[in-house]
Amino acid sequence: MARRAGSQGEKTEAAIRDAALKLIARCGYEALSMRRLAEEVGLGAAAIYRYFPNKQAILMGLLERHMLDLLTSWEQARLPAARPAPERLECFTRFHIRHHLPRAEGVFLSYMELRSLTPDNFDRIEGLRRSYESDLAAILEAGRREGSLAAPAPRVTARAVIAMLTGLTTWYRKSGPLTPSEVEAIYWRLVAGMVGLAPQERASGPETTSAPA
Amino acid sequence: MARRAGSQGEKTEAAIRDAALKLIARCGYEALSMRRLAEEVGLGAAAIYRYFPNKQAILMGLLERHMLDLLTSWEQARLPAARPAPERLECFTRFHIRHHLPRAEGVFLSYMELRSLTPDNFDRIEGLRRSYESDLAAILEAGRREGSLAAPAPRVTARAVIAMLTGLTTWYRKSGPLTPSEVEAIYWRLVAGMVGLAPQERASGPETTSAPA
Amino acid sequence: MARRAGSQGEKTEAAIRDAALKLIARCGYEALSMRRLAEEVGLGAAAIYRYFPNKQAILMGLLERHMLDLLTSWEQARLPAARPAPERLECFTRFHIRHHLPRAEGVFLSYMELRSLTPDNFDRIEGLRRSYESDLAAILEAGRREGSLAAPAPRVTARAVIAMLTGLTTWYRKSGPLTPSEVEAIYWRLVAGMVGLAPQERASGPETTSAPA
Amino acid sequence: MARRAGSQGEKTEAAIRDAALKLIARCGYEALSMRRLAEEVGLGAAAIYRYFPNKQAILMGLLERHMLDLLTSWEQARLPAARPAPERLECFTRFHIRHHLPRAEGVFLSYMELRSLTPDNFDRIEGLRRSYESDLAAILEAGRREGSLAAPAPRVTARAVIAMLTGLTTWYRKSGPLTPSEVEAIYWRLVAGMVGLAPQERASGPETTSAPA
DNA sequence: GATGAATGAGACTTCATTCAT
DNA sequence: TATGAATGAAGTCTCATTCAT
Repeated sequence: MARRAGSQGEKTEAAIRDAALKLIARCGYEALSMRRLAEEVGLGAAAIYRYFPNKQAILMGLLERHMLDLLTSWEQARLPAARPAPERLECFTRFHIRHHLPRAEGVFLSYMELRSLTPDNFDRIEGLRRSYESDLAAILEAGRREGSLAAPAPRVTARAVIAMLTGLTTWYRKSGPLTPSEVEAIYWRLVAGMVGLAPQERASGPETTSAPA
Repeated sequence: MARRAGSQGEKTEAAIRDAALKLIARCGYEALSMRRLAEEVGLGAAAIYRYFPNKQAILMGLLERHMLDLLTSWEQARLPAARPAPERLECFTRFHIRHHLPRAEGVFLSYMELRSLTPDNFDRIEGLRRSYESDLAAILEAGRREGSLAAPAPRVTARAVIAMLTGLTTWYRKSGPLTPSEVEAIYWRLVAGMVGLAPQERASGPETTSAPA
Repeated sequence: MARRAGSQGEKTEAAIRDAALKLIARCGYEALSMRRLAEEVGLGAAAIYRYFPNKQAILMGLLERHMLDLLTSWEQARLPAARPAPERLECFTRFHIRHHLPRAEGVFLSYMELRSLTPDNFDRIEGLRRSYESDLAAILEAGRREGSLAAPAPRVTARAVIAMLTGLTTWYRKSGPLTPSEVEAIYWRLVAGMVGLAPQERASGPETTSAPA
Repeated sequence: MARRAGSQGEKTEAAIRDAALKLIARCGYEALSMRRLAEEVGLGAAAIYRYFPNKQAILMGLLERHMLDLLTSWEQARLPAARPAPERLECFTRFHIRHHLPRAEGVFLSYMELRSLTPDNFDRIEGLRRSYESDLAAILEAGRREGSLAAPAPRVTARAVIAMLTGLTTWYRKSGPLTPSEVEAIYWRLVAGMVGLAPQERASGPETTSAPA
């Protein structure tokens, strides 16, 4: 064979993806030129087309990976439906933060560049997103049936929670004053309050700490 | 002899602004071409340059107006610092929703197109935004001092609240099942929960209704 | 108004068309670059797009004009169906040569660049061409019915005649030894022979001369 | 150890040539990409450069072969100069058709892609073509001297005959209503007429049939 | 107050070609 | 014998912008 299978090429493809994520997050899909992207990877612009058929495919690849990654991880992290809704909600909250915090660029893309997608691609990503959102809504609805959660209008609350949690990635910096685990605690307290959980019900596991300013 | 001063020209300028807001919201600043914009207004592309020196100025004008409009309105709507924090928080919440709901496009721009701004312009807008955010943080801090609100980490909570409220414009449709006033009630309940207000403390004014699903 | 109506713009459009005809004839549609074309007209490449939406439209415009021009002229030159077929055939022959000789480049394009057309465009041009060919076939068939012409397989002969006459533009040069009118005479003699007209029947009008080598 | 010398490689080279002929005929030299060609043969693009130094060489190879093939076959088929000109002309006509009919793609290339040749290459091919044309002209001139043929302006007639005969490949389809032998008969009748051969003089050999419509 | 004509830069993309393996 | 990776040039086309009218 010509070269160690998959060695060089796959590395290049990954490098392109990484650079694209960084650059699109920084300046936007439309504003990113293929030449600029190639330069970041240390290639001629033409080389990119060995790995992606066009610019849109790069964006779509990024967003699709982001969503599939999210759904896969959530599948493994979620608590079974038999568990009490408050526990499931806390699990969701902490998972969401833990998953998103180190993926700020991907999150950003997922919100900002949806409109740069082809209609077909948009529908696909939108479907994935909705499926995630529905999982949260289902927890809130279960809690309401059990009488353990008092979320007003579960679907609305679900969106509100996700918007709030995701907004986190907009400003959180690892170098700031808060550790991820402190952030997790703060946000869980906020979410708990939103669904009517009394303070003492919120305590759980060792991660819950009193939040500093 | 000429037309009534300011008559024709100002109308055209407003038309450009309106069209720009609509089109940038729909497809993004980078993706909007001056020719497309001009066409929407029924002008030749060159005519726009009578009203704006360049494309960036259009965007900046839109964002600046949006923020100044927000700050001005808030100045008039806010309760004096002497009033109890929970009331001031409710006032903020309801104001924010009431102000943003009919301005979905402007809100969208303010979040999505910050990165399309020149550094100078970005700083100016960012400053305005921060000033608004600080007002909310100040209320939460006051509540904490008073002992009337239990927001964890006020600055964090302020951001969380704003992210949540603003996210509303992403999905809310006037034609949907919820009236603006119902939405206001739901979100106020959520915010109240976040800062530890007990259910009975939340009731206020005639707009508070029990939320439908 | 801004400028004398239609003055500058139309002149430019015509110049583009002329240059395109010349250059495509010389080096082929695929091999012609928009930049090269623009340069020939003394414009920047972008200016061309004010007049033609894309490269294909330039080619199509050229071919369509060529065919419509041909059909219009033929409509005026043709003899009425009541006249004897030999006369009508001679009319066709002389018309074809007279029309094509000064349009060598257009003829060339019409034969060589059909394959560069979009399927839609191809169909349209092909239809026009077939209509012209059919007129000749109709003359040959009329002659066969009358007994005045003995063309074997009229449709085949029609194609053969047209191929022969059109081939003329490939090599004929005004600066060569033959005048157009001599060429006309020679080709008419050839065509007459093809359909079995005896030498004495061929004489007609003052243009028929004995051809030099 | 390696394969039987000349085995694999020659087959591949022939495959490339075949594919090139087909594809260039279909879409043109400029429009054919090396990658597309390689794909048709089932190779990587780089592999072609083992067999041809560059794209131009492929085209030149095709055209040169076509012409040499024609000249060689003609050398064998031609009648000696001692034979009467009408017989030699019929021989030429029938040979030309018989040779070209099954080589429509090569003929097409020879006419359409001359302009894609390098000047050097063009001159060489043009020379070969002229040599073939001259053979026909020589026959016509001999006939004129003998008094057996009355072609007006032999060189002109030679070109006219060749254009007419070659045009055949443009529309003839094996699946159509005419057999090659019928086509041959029709065209020979046409050529005979062009040079003033009376009907009874044209009959010759078993292939001459009366032509169907 | 507005436009038609034009431009130079730069967008995405494809091409023929090379070279190490 | 063939390929995978890469490149530099060039392709078509769009863009924000200018300026005489």
